[in-house]
Amino acid sequence: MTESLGLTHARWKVIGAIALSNNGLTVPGIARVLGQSRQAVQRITDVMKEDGLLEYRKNQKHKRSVLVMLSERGKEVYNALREVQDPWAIDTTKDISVEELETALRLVRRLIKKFN
Amino acid sequence: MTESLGLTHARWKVIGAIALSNNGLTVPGIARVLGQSRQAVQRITDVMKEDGLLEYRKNQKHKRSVLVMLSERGKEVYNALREVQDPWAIDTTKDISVEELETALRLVRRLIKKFN
DNA sequence: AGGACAATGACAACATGCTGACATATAGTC
DNA sequence: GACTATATGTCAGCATGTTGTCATTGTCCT
Repeated sequence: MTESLGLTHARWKVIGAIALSNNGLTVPGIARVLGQSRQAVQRITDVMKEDGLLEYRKNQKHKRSVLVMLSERGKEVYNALREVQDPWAIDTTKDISVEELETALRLVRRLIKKFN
Repeated sequence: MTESLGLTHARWKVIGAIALSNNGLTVPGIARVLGQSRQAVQRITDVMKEDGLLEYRKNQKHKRSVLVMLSERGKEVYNALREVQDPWAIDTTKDISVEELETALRLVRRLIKKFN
């Protein structure tokens, strides 16, 4: 799915995290949302900025730690992938009961919580 | 858990796959079990053989594709990690109902099957 | 037997992720 | 305000994984 838009799964994760925030996220902020190291995120955001998917904006709260935002193109890509992914997700789960899905989701969340 | 035994998660996966087989597996066989590329597995088994965790045995079925087996030390490591991991798994899930665990497992298997 | 197709080994380029280390910036405490 | 602890940017080394390519080996069909 990501391939058709010139994305990789790692870049999609970053775009998704930013899209769900309102006013942009710092690099370590994205890392916390994704549960990974800030260094890995930094590497990817730098490249994505070069590729025109992201923009950096001055952060009032921190002299060096910028806010990462979606560029116009980034937003387009986000919406384009949603239009592929959402129908896929619906189709994939259409013959599975909602209770089953919710039970599994509850379980996973519970385990994640325990591991924190 | 793997760290205390000088393992990484990738090596643990390989050891686990071989341990569950009876007479060893070829490198592409391990890759099929793990659902990843044979090249990645080959790289790891070569290093693990150097480290004395694995042994290569002649394969009657194929002139070049050897059978990968656990060495004595590999078996020891496997058992040692099991002794850490099994209690951990039991403890982690002890306050979760069996039905919930089984529902989630069924769902995951069903999705995996669908994606094949 | 012969020829086509699939499986395997080997090598390379690349993307992703982790940890460690060090310098700088922020925040909290006295 | 000064001191300490935490957060952040940056660089480096390493482990893992993918895809592509090409030569070699096995399989299967005729």
